[in-house]
This record gives sequence, structure tokens and C-alpha cells, in this order.
Amino acid sequence: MKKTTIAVIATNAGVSKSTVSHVINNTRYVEEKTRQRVLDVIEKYNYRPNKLARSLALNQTHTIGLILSDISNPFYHQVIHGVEECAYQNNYIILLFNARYDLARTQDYINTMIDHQVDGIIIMASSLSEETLFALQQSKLPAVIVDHPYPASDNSASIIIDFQTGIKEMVQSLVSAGHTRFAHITSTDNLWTSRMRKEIFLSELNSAGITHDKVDIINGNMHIDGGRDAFKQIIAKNEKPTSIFAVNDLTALGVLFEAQNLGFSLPTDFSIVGVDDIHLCLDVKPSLSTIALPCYEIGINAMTMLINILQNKNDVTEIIIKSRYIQRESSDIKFIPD
Amino acid sequence: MKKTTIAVIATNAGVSKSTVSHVINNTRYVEEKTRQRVLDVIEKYNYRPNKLARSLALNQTHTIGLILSDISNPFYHQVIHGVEECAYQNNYIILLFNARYDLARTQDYINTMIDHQVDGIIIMASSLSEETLFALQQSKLPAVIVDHPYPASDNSASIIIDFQTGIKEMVQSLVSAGHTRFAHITSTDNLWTSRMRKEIFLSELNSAGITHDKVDIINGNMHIDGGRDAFKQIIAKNEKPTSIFAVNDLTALGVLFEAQNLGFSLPTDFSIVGVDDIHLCLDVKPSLSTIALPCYEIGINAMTMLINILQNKNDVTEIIIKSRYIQRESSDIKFIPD
DNA sequence: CTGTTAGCGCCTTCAG
DNA sequence: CTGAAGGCGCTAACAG
Repeated sequence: MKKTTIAVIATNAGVSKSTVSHVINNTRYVEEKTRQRVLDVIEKYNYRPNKLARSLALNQTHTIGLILSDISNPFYHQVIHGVEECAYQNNYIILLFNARYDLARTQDYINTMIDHQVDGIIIMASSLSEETLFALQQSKLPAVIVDHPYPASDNSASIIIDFQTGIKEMVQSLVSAGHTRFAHITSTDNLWTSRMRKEIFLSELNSAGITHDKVDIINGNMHIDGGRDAFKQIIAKNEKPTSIFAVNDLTALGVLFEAQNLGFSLPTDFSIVGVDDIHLCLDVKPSLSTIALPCYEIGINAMTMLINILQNKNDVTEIIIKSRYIQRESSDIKFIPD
Repeated sequence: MKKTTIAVIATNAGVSKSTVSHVINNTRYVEEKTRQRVLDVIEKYNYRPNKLARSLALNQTHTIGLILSDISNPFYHQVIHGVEECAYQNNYIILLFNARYDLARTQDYINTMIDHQVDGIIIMASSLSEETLFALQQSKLPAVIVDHPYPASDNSASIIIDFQTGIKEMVQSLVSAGHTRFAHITSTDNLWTSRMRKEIFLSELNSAGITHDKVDIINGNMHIDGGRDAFKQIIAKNEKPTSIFAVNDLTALGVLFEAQNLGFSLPTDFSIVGVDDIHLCLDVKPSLSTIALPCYEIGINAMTMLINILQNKNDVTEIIIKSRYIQRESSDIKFIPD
């Protein structure tokens, strides 16, 4: 059985391929009568144009690549949702890749996307090496980078997340409530964003008069289990903190779960704060305080900026998104440990 | 700046396009000397073949479509992981679509994938209408359908999840522990799999001597919030159940969270069981009993079967995956409510 | 208002 | 051992 192409439609409708093409894409006037005839044949054959061929001819695929560090992190679900919604409405299709915090894989995926001729790319992965970024930049591929430094240009834009505002609010709230001993659960310094969060936290503590020797830094892995492990390390120390700040909500939830598991009660024994504001924050008991990010908006913005670049109207090449501290039960200042 | 194509490589290496093509794809012998020369030019120009053109010529894209009902359900993360891993190793790329339990959108996405000439498709979405399935079948597109009936053929295969084994174990365990009044939180009868789970549950209860008037059916939405709402409805009734079975783990977690929120204690007041065995089951307190499915294996199997179809060695067109009951604290039989 | 023609970038038969 | 030429399915000048 022969595949039905634009040529067979043309033949059967008694017109040329170009006429068919034009009625499909509405790209030039076609007499109503012949138009209808073409449409009928298309209908009859149940014909659908081959996008591959179209993309090759037009040199654009209407496909964009999206690279995330971790598809299982709920934080990303809202973001994906935003990107997807915006893409759907503008008739773009998404090639989704899950980098799993792996530098090599990230690089690999970017290349694959380029090979598949994506029109542009959105990267929200902390696992980015300098080389990868440099190569991307050289490639001139339209790109929107979220939460990572990237040189602005005609075909790139950045979404910067301002963690400082949120972290400052948190620190002030905790310090003014009397907290003096802190711990921070980070992931690894390889991940740019977690290194930033750590540095901002330390510097804000400093501004609030808490010296670094009062701050314990423990490594996690951005996941619940990493948070659990980190918490075990924390309570094994002599001088325990009264307040724990985790690099993200999943890690914070790990702390919360393990603390409860070991019989501690929050926030009276420890206060704990995460980052992201995933839905689960409100489900657990005590509800989890967090540095909130507007995830859905981030997704919408990223896609919108990319589309602007693709249409050469990228007037704004950088957006700054503010974070803010949301105090919930897990860091209720009425409870000052000790 | 001109884009570097196979033609410019050919010119610069002083050979024909076909030779270049052959060294790239290792598809016929090329004298070592010229081979090296071609490779050098490729290196120098940093040339990467355009997959689009290749796909068009070969009439295969090495791309497969994956449709899920809900990317935010942790259950799928393991599945995606499995599919991805298998795809990565076999050099396939994944087009991921998130149907969000929406029938129309699902249909829409399938069409988009076909337009983009995916080589095959894996569907794990409960939101499938008969028409969609019929159209898919007519299209002859190689497909693997998970947890939904689909007629077997040369270019299709199914993964059937046997919920009965798991549900039977659960029912027996609960009934023998003395439970007599049950509630079930389903989603909607539109979703095939949730209708099945409900029917199996009812029939197993029946076999165990519990008549249907002892079983309360409430609607949820497959999410945590739906579980919370459902639980509120349950406790508003006169005759409360002692045991709640939820269509999936997220719903069950909603029950668990809301129950704790309202001051109930589990499993002494109610026992609760979910389906899927997502990681969170072990994190919460009490840990959540569930009907477990081997998600990662399901993903691996689905992709493997699809690849077999694509290579015309689809000897097995149906796999049955057994579920099993995992009893944890949330349905500990030592506690019999009332 | 519509048809002809020449690509898009790659693969592959057929010659030599 | 390698080139030339045609084609994958669609689009877009250029003519008329």
C-alpha cells in the first residue's frame, strides 16, 4: 500500500502539488471551488502532511528542546506545565530530556537536540559544565537558560532567580526569633545553583551577625533520601543546630521525615526550611516553610522568551524572578529550640 | 555563514557525497586513507549530519512517542526512566507527551506524533477513547499499549497489569483481620484502569463474603487533593468504613494527610491502601500499604517490545505483569478499627 | 488564479 | 574502491 503524499492528493484533485500545499498552509489565494475539491480529496484519503519533509524544506522544525536536571522533582512539573502550555498554544512541540544531574549526559542530549534540528532550547539543569555552555554559545542555537549564568546575545536569554530576597527574609526571621546555630544541606558544589544558594545563605547569616563557624554544611543529593542521611549526620554532632536550611524542598522533606522517624518533633526541636514550594509542602505535617519560586510562570516566561528570540523580537534578554520566604509550621518562630 | 552540509565536506575532502555518507554510516568499505581524510574534514568543520534529512531519506526517525496521563505522578517517573534507559541504549529518542487525563488532548498528541513520523508509540494513559484506539489501530503505527485492552497484531503489543492478584491478597488480609466495612476511592469511570481496579476490588470483596452495600464508592481525581476531599466525604457518612482502598498511592496519601490533619490516627481508626508503590509510601508515617507494580520493568519491557516490533521480531505480543500486595503500617492487621 | 521547477540534506542503486 | 544521479515529501520563487 502506497503512502499518501502531497503528490497523490494533487493528482486526485487534478491540480498541482503547489496548489495543494497552498490550500494546506493557507499561503496564497486558491479559488474556492478547487480549494474545496482539494480539501475533499485530503479528507477522503485522510491525508496528513509529513512534518519531516516540511521541516527540511522550511529549515525549521517547530520543535524546541527542554533539558531538566531531574524529572522526578515536583518542582519541575509546574515548570514543564508552563512551558508545555505555551508551546501548545504556539504550535511548538517539546523534546524533553532528563539530564539526571549528569554533566556528560547533558552535553550528549544537547547535541542530540541539535542533530534533530530543534529550533531552540530551554535549559533548566544545574548540571552544566563550562565547556557545554561554551559549545552551546558557539553553536548560535537560540537558547533560554534558567538559573545559570549565560552571556546574553541576539539568540539567547536568561531567567535569573533572585534567591537573595527570599533567603534574606528567612534569615532575618530566624535570627530575630533567636536562632543562633544553623546547618545547611547543600548538594554538591558542581551544581551551580546549589553553590549559589549556599553562598547567599552564608553571606546573609554573616550580615545578620552569625559567623561561619556557627554554620554546619552537609552534603545531600537534592532528593528525599539525601535529606534523611544529612539529618542523621547533623544529629550525630556535638553542637546541634536549631535551624536547618535545605537546598530544596525534597531535601527538606527528607529531614522532616527522618526527624519524625527518629522521634524528634518539629519545629520545637529543629526548624527546617526548603526551596521551591512544591505542593507537598502543604501536605506534610508540620507544613514545610520554603523559599518559594513561581514555577509555572518561570515555564511560561522561558517559552515566551524563546519564541521571541525565534521571531527576532527578543527585546528583553534577561528576566529576574524574585523568590520569597514563606513561613509555615516547620519554622514557626514561636518555637525556639533549646 | 553557510551551513555545513555533507556536500561541503565532500568538496573539501575531494570526494563525492556518497563517500562521505558511507564513512559516516560505515556502510561500505572506504580506503583507509580517504576515510581518514574525510574524518579530518568532518572534525575540522565540526560537522554533524542533519537527522531530519536522514530520516526523510530513510523513512525512519529513530524517534518514539511516549504518552502518559500525568507526568506529575511519581509512578511514571520510574516508568519513564525505564523507557528512557532502553531507548538511550538503542539509540532512540523520546517524544514525551503529557495527556493530563484529557481524552481530546491525548488524541491530539497521537496525531502530532504521527505527523512527526515517530517510528512507534508507547501509550500509558488511562484517558483513551475507543475512537482514538480505533484510529491508532487503523494507522498501523507500531504501538505498545500499557494497562489498556488493545487488539494484538503484527505491529502492536500490550502490557497487561494483573491487578487481581494484588487486590485479592489485600482483601483476604483485611477481611481475615476482621474488617467488614470498606470504602473505595476511585477516579472516574472514564478511565479504564480505575474502573477495572474498582470492579476487581468489588468482586474480590464479594468472593470474601462482603456484599456491595457494605462498600462505599467515592470519586477522587488520582491526586492528593482528590484523596483529601474523598476522605472528608467518607467521614461525613453515618456508617464509616474501617478500611479504605484508593485507586492509586497519591489518592491514598491524600487520605492519610487529611486524616492526620483532622486528628485521626492510622491505622487504628482506618486502614488505607493505595496502588503503585511510589517512593513516598516509605517516607510517610505510617508507611503506606500498597498494591505494588514493578514500574521500571514496565518501562523497560514496553520499550523492548516496541523495538522488537520495529525490527519485525515481535514474537511476544502480550506480557502480563503481576501486582502484589505490600502490607505496611497503614494497614497493619494488628489494628482493627472499632 | 495556478503550474513548473528547483531545491532542503541525506541515502542508495547503479555503473565504472 | 568510488562517483553520478535520482529520490524521500514538501515548499517557494518564477512564470504565465
